[in-house]
Amino acid sequence: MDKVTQIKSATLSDDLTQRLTAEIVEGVLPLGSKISEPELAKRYGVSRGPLREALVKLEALGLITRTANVGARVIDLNIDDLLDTYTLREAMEGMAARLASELISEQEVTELYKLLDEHQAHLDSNHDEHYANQYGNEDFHLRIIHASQNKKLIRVLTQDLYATIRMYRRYTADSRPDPRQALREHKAILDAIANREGDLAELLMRRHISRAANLLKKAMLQNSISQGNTGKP
Amino acid sequence: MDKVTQIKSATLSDDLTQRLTAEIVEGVLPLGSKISEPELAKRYGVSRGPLREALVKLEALGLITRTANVGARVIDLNIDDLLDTYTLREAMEGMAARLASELISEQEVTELYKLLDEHQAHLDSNHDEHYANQYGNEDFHLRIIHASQNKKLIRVLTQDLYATIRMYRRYTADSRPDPRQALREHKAILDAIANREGDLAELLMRRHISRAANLLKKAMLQNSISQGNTGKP
DNA sequence: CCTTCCAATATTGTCGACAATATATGGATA
DNA sequence: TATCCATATATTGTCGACAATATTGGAAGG
Repeated sequence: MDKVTQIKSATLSDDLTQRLTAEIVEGVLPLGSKISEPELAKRYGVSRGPLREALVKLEALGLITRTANVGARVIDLNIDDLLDTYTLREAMEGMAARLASELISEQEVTELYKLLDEHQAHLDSNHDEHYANQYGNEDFHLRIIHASQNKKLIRVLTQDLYATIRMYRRYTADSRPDPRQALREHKAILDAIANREGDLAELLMRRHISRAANLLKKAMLQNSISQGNTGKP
Repeated sequence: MDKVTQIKSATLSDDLTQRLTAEIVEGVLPLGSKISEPELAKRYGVSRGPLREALVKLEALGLITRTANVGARVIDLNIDDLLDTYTLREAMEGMAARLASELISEQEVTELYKLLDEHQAHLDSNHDEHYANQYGNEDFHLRIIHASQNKKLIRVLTQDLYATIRMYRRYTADSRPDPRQALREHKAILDAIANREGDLAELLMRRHISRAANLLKKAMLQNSISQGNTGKP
């Protein structure tokens, strides 16, 4: 998306939150870099009031850290945080799969099978593995999460955790789970949900996420991610 | 605590966040009531700037809802939200118990046994059941949560969920889990953790929380809680 | 009597300026 | 040369005022 695209929202603060989230996830604002309020306000052509409100939101999202009288910094990624995040995902998405087993409608199940078929077709036809790597993965997980119908769980997962996860994705682009293996696991999870086997669905979802975490861990250890860019030399 | 007590903090916004959180949890600001920025600012003797930042934080904590150009309202409790919260707790604290089984030190285990002994003594000596009802319960859970050493999990549980849980406590003061039964369950959980039986610890913690949720559900159904006070007649 | 529309009022959103605090600069001293 | 301290600079925190949007109240019409 074009960086200058006008985002129409009810309030400047909301716009800024969206834009800044995007810039952090995309790496425009480097990891660990200092955030200057006057500079950002000038860049976006707004005053510091709404900007500061946006920063408070970003802090709540876990994308920046703020220190009183000192200022804000983009978070710095490290392996421990990544593993913590995935462990939490394991617990929450495992529960989501269990709840989905009880609550999902037959129609939703049908749609999910269709979704997985599309992913299969995409994998078979597309040889650009790098792109294929992530195609549809998040889709599937988000559907399961929403099928849980637990508002609190949906909120924490989609707002708090997934923002962080997308950040890490930038830095672990290569060496990610084999998409065919992931698809197999998705099918197994969906089978369990369709059969209303909550225990099994939870177990499989946990293993699926745990496996991904292990691979990401290896990738990060190799790429030596946490080379904190302080924004100043 | 005295309402006029001066809370010294680095920033007005942080003060306000703490104070407003307390007022909401304590019911000074009634459930579902409208929050007037000018009124609150006047009451606390601050300008609307830091107050608005505090409101953004409270929204992130799930204690208020905000609508653009309309304003903020204290959340309105209802059974569904309560059950959602407890289901999420089940998943997260279950995982916390599992992690604690792997990571807790022998010293911490000893301290926890001591804590439970104190609770036992307190129950035996104190006939004021209403007060005994909650004594030490949160202590135990918070210790397990911290023993998980998972920063993300700790943050979501202690900041987001527990604020909500404390709110509900006000409205379910009577008819809560039998404290002796709760203590027995705590002991069983701690035994599992001490024996490094992660699976069992997770299972027991889940059941413990699930049981509490069922009791709260009954209590709320009787008390018919969600009689939304709109703040204006 | 109820509904619809419009004006008056109040509340929220945004801005620019000032105060308080932290950081950077530079000189003096060991 | 390195360290410490004082001053100067820049950044963050707070405020009061203005603009934009919602809400309220009453008048007009059915």
